Amino acid sequence: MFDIDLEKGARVVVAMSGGVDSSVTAAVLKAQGYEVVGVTMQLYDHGQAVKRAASCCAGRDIYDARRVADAIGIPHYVLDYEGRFQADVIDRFADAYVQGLTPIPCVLCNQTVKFRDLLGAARDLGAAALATGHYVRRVAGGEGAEMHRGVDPARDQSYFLFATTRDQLDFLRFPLGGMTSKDETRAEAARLGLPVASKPDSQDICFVPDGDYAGVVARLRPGAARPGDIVDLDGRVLGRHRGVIHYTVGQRKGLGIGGGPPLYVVRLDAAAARVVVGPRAALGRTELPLARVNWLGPAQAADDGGRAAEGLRVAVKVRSTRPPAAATLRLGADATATVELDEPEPGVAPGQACVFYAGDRCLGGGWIAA
RNA sequence: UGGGGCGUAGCCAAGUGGUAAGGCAGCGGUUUUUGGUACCGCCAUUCCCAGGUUCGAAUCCUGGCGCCCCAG
Repeated sequence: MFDIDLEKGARVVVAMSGGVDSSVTAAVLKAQGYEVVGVTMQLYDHGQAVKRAASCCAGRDIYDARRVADAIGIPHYVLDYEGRFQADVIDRFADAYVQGLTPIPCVLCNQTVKFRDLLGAARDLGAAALATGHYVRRVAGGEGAEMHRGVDPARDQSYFLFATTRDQLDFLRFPLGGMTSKDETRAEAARLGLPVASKPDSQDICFVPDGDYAGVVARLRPGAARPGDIVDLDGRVLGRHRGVIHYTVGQRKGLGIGGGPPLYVVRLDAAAARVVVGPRAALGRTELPLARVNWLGPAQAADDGGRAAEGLRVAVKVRSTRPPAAATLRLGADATATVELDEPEPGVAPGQACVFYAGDRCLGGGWIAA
């Protein structure tokens, strides 16, 4: 348990968010005899993000990380990545919504600030690895490190890490990938005497703690929330909306249209400021065009089946909490791909990720382009 | 201003003498390290208005008012 396949005594940087998972990560590695250095990224100023932080705030999380570091006896540094986080995560998040897409800020953050900038800083610190509290497993394979799902399928976070490059994966370690439940992690935290053992799970988008993501977008992109028509599949106007940034494909609540069967957002047309709605049956999709695909599977497989007409038989997740669904993957040029699902999946939103699996192994994934 | 129909919550709608179904929307909660979905709970002391009949009316009668259709 917690084995990270590194020589004892090696220097390991742990990304500490102040939460339970990363705190346990740091503590167990320290206990195993690694030279652990705790690093916390300062990403945003909650004083601006929310007027009145009710339960959590960045300052509080940084303070918690510091307390844990002190408790387990490791050095702890806070790195100011506010500017990068703003540009690489928050701004892109806002732009995506304005375009009628549904972004995944957590993936953007992993791709940029966490696994590019923080990982680079870890290398600069002379570390042999960067460890995080993600629930995924790094498994040594013939072609280098492989990414596998966390043991607990309910906690598996591979969906959010599909864009991790082989190079990054090589340097990363995920000691909690073998945990069978969050309770087990909490028990471990308690056993280690960590002050955050019973801290509530974080949820929602970290820089939108009050849950009003549309408010953040509206603040960042004033005037972008153009009101428009809500239309059915035939173009009939059923009502008005306050702007496409308030909706995502598959969404039911918030349309305000009663009288008939429930309606769901089927498509967003940002250019025309239209929200297209239809019955639940209209949500099912089987053909998904992907862009910016990151392939983490066997190199040969990509060539053999991935680029051939018959394609590769894989399982895919279109959302992190959904069970993998059978599909055929065909890789194209310029990091594009097409996924053909055996059965229609509801609520497939452009801007979200489609992640590939072969059993427990994550083969990478791509961004849903349309 | 001849004939017919209708008026129940924001919307659709059941209920034709026995003390207001259901669906949609909305609100609240649970689930969820993205947006959602799903699930659970709440949501008309009152049935266009005013009289009347009745032990008892949304349901019957009378008179208004408002819509709709046909005929002009």
